[in-house]
Amino acid sequence: MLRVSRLTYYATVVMAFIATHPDHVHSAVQIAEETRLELPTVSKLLKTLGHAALVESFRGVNGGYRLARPATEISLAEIVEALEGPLGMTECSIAEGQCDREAQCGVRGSWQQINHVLDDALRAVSLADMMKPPPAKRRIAMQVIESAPIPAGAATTE
Amino acid sequence: MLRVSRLTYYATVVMAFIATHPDHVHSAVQIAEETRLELPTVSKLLKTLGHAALVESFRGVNGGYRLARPATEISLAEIVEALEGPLGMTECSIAEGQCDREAQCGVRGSWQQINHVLDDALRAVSLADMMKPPPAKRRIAMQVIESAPIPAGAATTE
DNA sequence: GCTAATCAGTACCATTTTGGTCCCGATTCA
DNA sequence: TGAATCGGGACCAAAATGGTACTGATTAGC
Repeated sequence: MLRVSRLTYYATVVMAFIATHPDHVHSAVQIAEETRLELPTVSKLLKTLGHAALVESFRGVNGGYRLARPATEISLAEIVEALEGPLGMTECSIAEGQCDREAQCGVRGSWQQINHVLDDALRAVSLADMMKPPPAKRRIAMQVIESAPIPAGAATTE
Repeated sequence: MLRVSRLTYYATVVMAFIATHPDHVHSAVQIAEETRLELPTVSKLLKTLGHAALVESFRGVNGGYRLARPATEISLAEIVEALEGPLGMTECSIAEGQCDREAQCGVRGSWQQINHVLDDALRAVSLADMMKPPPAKRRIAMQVIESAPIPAGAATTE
């Protein structure tokens, strides 16, 4: 677990598709067909993405959706936030006082640190990045990230 | 959203408490009282942590729990994995083929990249780190992590 | 050996979240 | 006017989550 919801993942797929033809207005039906997702689901997603001002919508015949901004200026973080609300790994920022050792134990602080790293990572990826095929170029980016200061025995997952 | 479950958060609190007296064996009752969590919940958590070999358990009178390893050698990633299973932001590594554009769109790759960053961050924090109060020292650690190569226009939050 | 303290395993339940569907009203173009 | 679209909800089933209870096994001490 510790994963993003399925709808959030779908949203990235939908956004990536829309971004392939930035000038075109795509209907929900078309997007559903092209992404192989269910129409009602796609429709719901697009409404949500519209609220977050990530896509523009046009009603009526020949209506549909279009990116509200260039793909380079839309981050993965924005898409996630549109679907899941503000980022935050724990609720402990809200529910203080349930453990009166808050002052001494650094649990909360550590979680906030994790929050921060994740937030940065999500903001660093743009929709344009998500459209690129995942060949050599991405490899490099990943390796740089992997060389980040991992103190202890950091078993490289994957 | 996009958060760790409440139980996982509790687990970090419990582990941090146990770590305050590494040589002592704490009963579940005692841990529940000290952390202000419900006994059945704590009990369940401890079993899970035991299965993951993060704590040692002792039965019978004067039984209880103790860290299985020094706090410096237990990472936050291990605690999270013990509670939530293997890390992974999306299911898309499993459900391939639902979008036949996988080859072209880099959505999957981007998510994997995020996975990796999060994984590294969780592995970089040890239980010992979580016990320290969150003052200046932590700041430094955070800066190191943040200076990781965030490629594009990574708006530094906060 | 008996008894009490403690953990182990498992089953269970209530609530919330999630994913998904449907319907109807509003808008726009032809 | 009518067809194509989006907008806004309501709604539902299934799954995850958090929490509880019960019963059995183990151990220390009397």
